[in-house]
Amino acid sequence: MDYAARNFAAEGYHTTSVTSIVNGLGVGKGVFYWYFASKDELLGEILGDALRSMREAQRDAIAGEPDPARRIDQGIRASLHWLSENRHLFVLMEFARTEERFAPIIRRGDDQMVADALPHVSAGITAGLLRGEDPVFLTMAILGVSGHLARTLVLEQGNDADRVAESVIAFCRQGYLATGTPALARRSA
Amino acid sequence: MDYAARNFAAEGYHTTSVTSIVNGLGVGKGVFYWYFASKDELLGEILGDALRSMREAQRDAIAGEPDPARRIDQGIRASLHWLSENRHLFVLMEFARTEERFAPIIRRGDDQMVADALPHVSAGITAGLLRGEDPVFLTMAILGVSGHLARTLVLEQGNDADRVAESVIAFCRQGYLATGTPALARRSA
Amino acid sequence: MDYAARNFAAEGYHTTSVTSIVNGLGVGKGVFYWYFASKDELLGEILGDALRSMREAQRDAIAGEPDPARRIDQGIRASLHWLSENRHLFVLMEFARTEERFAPIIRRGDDQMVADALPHVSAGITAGLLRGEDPVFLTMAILGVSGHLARTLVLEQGNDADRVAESVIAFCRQGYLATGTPALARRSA
Amino acid sequence: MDYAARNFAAEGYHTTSVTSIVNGLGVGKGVFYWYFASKDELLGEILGDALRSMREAQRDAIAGEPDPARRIDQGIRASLHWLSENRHLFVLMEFARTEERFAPIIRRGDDQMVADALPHVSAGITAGLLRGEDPVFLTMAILGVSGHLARTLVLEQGNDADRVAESVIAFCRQGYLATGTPALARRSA
DNA sequence: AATGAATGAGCATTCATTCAT
DNA sequence: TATGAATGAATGCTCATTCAT
Repeated sequence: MDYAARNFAAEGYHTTSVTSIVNGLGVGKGVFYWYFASKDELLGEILGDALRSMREAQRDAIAGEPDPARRIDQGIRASLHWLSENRHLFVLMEFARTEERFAPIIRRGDDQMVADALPHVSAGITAGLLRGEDPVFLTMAILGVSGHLARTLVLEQGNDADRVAESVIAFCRQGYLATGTPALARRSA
Repeated sequence: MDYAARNFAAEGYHTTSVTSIVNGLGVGKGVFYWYFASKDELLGEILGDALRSMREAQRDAIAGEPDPARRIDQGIRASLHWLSENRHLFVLMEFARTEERFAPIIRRGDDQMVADALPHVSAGITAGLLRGEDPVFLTMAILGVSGHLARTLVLEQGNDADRVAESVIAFCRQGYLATGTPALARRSA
Repeated sequence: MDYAARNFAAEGYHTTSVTSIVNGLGVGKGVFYWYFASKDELLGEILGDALRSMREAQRDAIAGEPDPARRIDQGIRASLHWLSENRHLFVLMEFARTEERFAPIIRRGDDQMVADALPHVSAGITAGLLRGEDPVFLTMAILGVSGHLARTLVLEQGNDADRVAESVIAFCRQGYLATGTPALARRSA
Repeated sequence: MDYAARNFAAEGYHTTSVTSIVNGLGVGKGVFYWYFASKDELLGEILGDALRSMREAQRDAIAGEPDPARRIDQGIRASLHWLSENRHLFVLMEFARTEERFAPIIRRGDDQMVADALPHVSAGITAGLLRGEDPVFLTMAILGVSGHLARTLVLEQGNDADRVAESVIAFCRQGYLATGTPALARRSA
């Protein structure tokens, strides 16, 4: 699975044939179909494992942290870290999103991640630490910044994951406005 | 190109055959290869056009706005709007990222978008309106939130693009901390 | 279709690959799937044509013969003749009978043949020429002798079709009892 | 062998895999190849047994019957009965006929059956009971009617084997001509 | 005797691409 | 310009058979 995942990520799922996987592994083609019903199923299992692994990394990272805002920070750090260590799986997730037969797996994973992070955001709001608007939106926004910057700054440009994590945390906490600047009036009525 | 782009987005690039495209268009296969050297080249042109179109939408949106922070807001609104109107192209861009032969096109587009937005962020910093840290990072963070929330909230969950844009703007401006909350000390090891 | 039919008959349907057919014909593999949706469909069309051709041969043979008994004789002659000229198609029909996905085609053909011959048998009965028991049974019995002896005597042992036809006709007319022998009493009560 | 034979008949020989047989039997694949050198050999043994069993049924049926014509009748009854009780084996025989590697087994069986029945037909002719033409032809004709009507009327249409046997006997004895009708002159060119 | 993981040749089918018309 | 028949390499998958245990 690991070998296949890395090849799928490097060459593209459709571009990587079952033949090339088993050849690269030095095994017969039959053994592939002994363990997996189909190429699609293999990708499904890779994605399922990846999502599970990522979730566990986040869970472990925030365990024992009492401050909800800090729990969020730890979650961001854990995400960036996991993503940088498993860049091939991240690439695969992005691909899966684009094919209707795999997209549900990812959407379920997204929902799960939001559901995991939501209690902490909500707790932060209750504690008066976070802006009390839509907690679901807030959660998604945090995940969005983390994911995008993991891809561009860490995976594509090779920046250090921990460094980027701190910047992401700072951005999520304060936004881009200079401290002390009064929030500008909304544009719309 | 439009017909092909919509089919690629709906069925997947690899899943959509040249035959199905020309049949759907009621033309022969020869005419396809008269205009495009290959299926890959077609996708390349679709992506190039898409990137250009998105860039123009952003350029138009911020023209004539003197306030750099407001220019950023307008850019966010334009991005969300364009993405919601061209969801098939957005899906295609996400796919292109996952195959090494198309990824450079997208990476160039990403760079371009950062380059386009950077002057406004820098101007905002100079004017003392934005936090003076890394302007490139700030730009990428803004693009990341926009892109991710466009996909999840607008494309997948069908929320209104303008509504989401305002939330994105608010998040980018202020982050998630409750106003008045002093920034927590970094967690540093 | 003719080349494929002969190969299917000689080597067996499953044993003959699409590759071997197109290679034997000196064409590319794509051309096969341009004309036939699948290997199964090809066999279906071969069988349909064969059934149609056989039926026509019988129809032509009995046209213009006023005596119903003689029409039956002519039908037998035509069947034996067609079968001897199209032994490969006969073999294919026998095979088709043994696979559930092709069997319906043959069963329909059988029904059709019975339906074609039935009026003549019935007319013979009405005219007092044929034994008045079950006309459907009589029809099937005639077809059974013809088919079996075509296979064993003509196809397998190479006897002359016309000669065999005359013997089949004689058997069907009179049975095996010596002329003048009184019919033996039935065994059961 | 019985389980395999029934599956081969129901699903087709090529369509039934060795895996599905051993799984259905709850044994490992090794045990299959311990008892049979190959899948083909298994079918060969099934066919051999089937032919032997059918032959025995016929031999038993005619034992002790002094009248040669009645021996033939009993043989017909026994054939129909055996075929209706072993329809899966009959289907398998029909299939085997269509593949060159199995056909010899069936042809040998056919020859055997003719050889078994021939003495009785010959005896009938000698006794003046049967028409004195070609005894081999007469034998084959009888077998042909029996086999064909077993398949269509008994196996396919579900009629009672004993009932069909009586009709077959009647047809074989007298043919289709109404009793008393003078044999029509041959049509000869 | 028995297991079942492993093999790999072989199969039906697809599809980007070409080119005679 | 345009057609669509033709090509054939490549793909996902099957399955009879082997063999270490």
